[in-house]
Formats: sequence, C-alpha cells, structure tokens
Amino acid sequence: MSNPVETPTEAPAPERLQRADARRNRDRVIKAARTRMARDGLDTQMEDIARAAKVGVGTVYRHFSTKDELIEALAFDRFERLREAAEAALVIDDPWEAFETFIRAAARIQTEDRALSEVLTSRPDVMGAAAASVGMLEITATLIGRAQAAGVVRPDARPEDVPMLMCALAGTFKAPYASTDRYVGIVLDGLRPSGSGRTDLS
Amino acid sequence: MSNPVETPTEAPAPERLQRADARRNRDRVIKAARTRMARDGLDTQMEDIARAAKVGVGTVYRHFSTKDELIEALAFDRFERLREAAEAALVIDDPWEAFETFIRAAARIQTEDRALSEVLTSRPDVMGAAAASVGMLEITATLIGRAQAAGVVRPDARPEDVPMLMCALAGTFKAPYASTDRYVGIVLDGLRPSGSGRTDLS
DNA sequence: GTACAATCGGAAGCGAAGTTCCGGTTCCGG
DNA sequence: CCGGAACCGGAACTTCGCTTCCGATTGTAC
Repeated sequence: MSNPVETPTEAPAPERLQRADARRNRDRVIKAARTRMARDGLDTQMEDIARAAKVGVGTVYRHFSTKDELIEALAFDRFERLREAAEAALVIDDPWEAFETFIRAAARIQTEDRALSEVLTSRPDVMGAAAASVGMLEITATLIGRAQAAGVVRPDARPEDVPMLMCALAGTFKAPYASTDRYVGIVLDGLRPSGSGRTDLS
Repeated sequence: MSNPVETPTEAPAPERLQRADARRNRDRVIKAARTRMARDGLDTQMEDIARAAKVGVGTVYRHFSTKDELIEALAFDRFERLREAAEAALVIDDPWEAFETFIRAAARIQTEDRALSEVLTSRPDVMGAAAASVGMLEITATLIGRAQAAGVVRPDARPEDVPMLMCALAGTFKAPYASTDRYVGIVLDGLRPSGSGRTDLS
C-alpha cells in the first residue's frame, strides 16, 4: 500500500530493487514529515519537510508523488497507533475502565499530533479510509458493547458515536480556554447510563 | 466598527458622505458573502462572492480591504445572533430548559453556517474577539450559574466549557456517521449532575 | 575498476487565489 | 443640466506553495 515497487502481477519477490540510500531517505522523509506536521499541522510546506529530512524536494516527491499521498500515509500510521491503543484497552478486564482507557489514549494521541486532528476535522475522505482500514468501527463496537452489556455505558450509545466524539475533540484544540481533559470528562459522563457517578473534572 | 467613514476626530455628523449606490452595493456584498460562505465555507473565493453580489471584485475590496476583514465582519454578525439566542433563552423560567434551549439554538446556528463552524475550528483569534465582543462568557456564566444553583447542571461545570463544547461541535460536521443531535444530547447529559436522567438520543 | 541505472537536489515551472489599478460610469450639489 | 468627486468593473499583477525536470551524483552488478 505504500511500497512503490509493487506491481499487481509478479509482485512477491522483487523486493531488493530499491537501493539502500533510497530506503534510507524514504525513512528520513517519513520521520521528518511526522515530526513537522505533528507540530505545524497539515499546511507544513513540502520544502520544510525536505529541509528537515536533509533532502531535496525532488526526493520527497520520488517517494510520495503528492502531498496528499504523504498526508494519507501519515494518517494511516496514526490510525494504526489508535488500533494498538484499542487492543491494549481490550485486555483490561473491567469494561468501563477498558472503555475509558481507550478514549483517553485516543485523546492523547490526538493532542500530540496536530496533523491528525486536522485530518479529522478537514479531511473526511482520508479520515474515513484510514478508520476503515484499521477496522475502527469494529473495535469501538466491541469496546462499547462490552461496557453496555455490563451496564456501565448507556444502552442507546452507538459505535459510531466514538469516532464522532473524537472528531469533535479535534475541534477543541483551537478554542480559547479549552481543556482536553475537561472535554473528555464531560463526554465520558454523557456516555454513562442514567444514575451513574461523575468524572472528576478537577 | 464597520463604517469606513469614521475618523477619530469630528466623526458624529458626516454620515451622508457615502453615496446611495455605495451603501446598496455594500449590503449586497455582505448578503452574498453570508450566503455563499455559509454554504461553501471560508475558502469561498472573492470572485464567487462578487459574482453572487452582481458586483466586481474591486467593489468588494472597496468595502472590505481584505478577505479576513470580511470574514471577521461575518463572524461578528453570527456571534450577535448567538447573543440573541442566549437572551431569548434567558427569559425561560425553568433553568434547565433555558440552558438546553440555548445550547440547541447555538448548535443549530452552527449547523446552518459552515463559515461559522470553520471560524470556530481554525481561527482562534477571530473566534475569541467575536466571542468577547458580544460578552459570550458572561452570558453563558449566567445561564450555567442559574442551572447550577437549581441543581440541574453539575457544580464543577464552568462557563468556559460552553464555548469549548461549541467548538467541538464544529469538529463533528466533517465526521463520517456524525449526528449533531446525538452529540448535543451526549454533551448535555455529561453536564448534568450525578444521578440525573438521560436525554433521548432517539 | 568501470559502467550504467537508480537516485538525488534544488532551480524553474505553474496554477490558484487574493489584491491592485485605472479607465469608464454614476450619483449629487449647485 | 453640468461638473466633478465617488464609485464601479474586471483585467492584470503578485504571491505562494505544490510539482516537475534534468544535470550531477551515488550505489551496485560484473
């Protein structure tokens, strides 16, 4: 999906067609792009990335033929991390704790990556594709389903509510006075069933 | 604040210095800008706006020397509408109903104006200035304070949480599967005190 | 060690959108 | 009804960032 050497026919073997320096530069580009975009957002310029990677723009374009392609690659990468967080939460026994842990982890991942939050609020296509590719909906369905079965999440909550609330979280980053923790706390409490306790918003 | 004729000294009287057609065109520009930007967002092009106003781009620039200035004018206008909604809610006796009415009205105003929601998620400066100019924080403080006094909103909620949650709402518009009503319902429930009922998410 | 293909670097090309400019037009006071 | 200031329209200009191109360089097979 990201290796440019793949040709539909006879793809399996030809892996060492890429020169060593090429692979090295590709890695540097990805790393630089991740860092810069996490800090400056999606409108980081290609030249900035190239400079940060100690490489020419031409090299960036040999590995990613378009800025969008690069953004997509990074987005998929971040969603992969979200999936890992979900799987880590899945092994927690207590259903509510598992759910809360995942939500908070997802929130943190977003907090630390401005590019991700921008994709969420301004690139529905990329966001949808990336989410689908890691099976986001299935995972949140499991997590939320378990919690509902245990009676710790309101029964009318739906799996799709989770990505929605995550996208909404992205909207808070630019808000004056906003606090990610308070947002997460309020939303978590809104997802609890009637009569539950409250999160400490501190 | 929006009349270009104002000179600090001797400003009071000279009001009819603007020709009739000038004022008419200015109105058409504002109206066109409002409509187009509400539909297409902040990156609506100046030429689109000019065309929709049946006017040349030059004319648009005579009234708003910059695209940002135009955006700001529209944003202030929208916040004025938010203030009106808040005041309308303020006359409702039941504290919770007043609060909920305002939140839902604010959500609807955003739903109907993509430009507003984009300002909220990508223009902290404009958003902050506009919010301050209509005294957003004071109004939400009153609304939320009344509800807290009546015990229908959690005591640890803060006035600033409201604009934060509104900015977050803006983040949902581009999300796949998102439903504004469900978002509002979940957030409202998250703001209720421990042991309260739940909104029907239908 | 040599040759050639893959790769690199970054200057130049390009398209898009905001902004400027000025000849022509329109309003308004006298 | 006239003169001129205010105003209009939209072609042209400017800026900015993505993308392309090609001569120079570097890795690798023989």
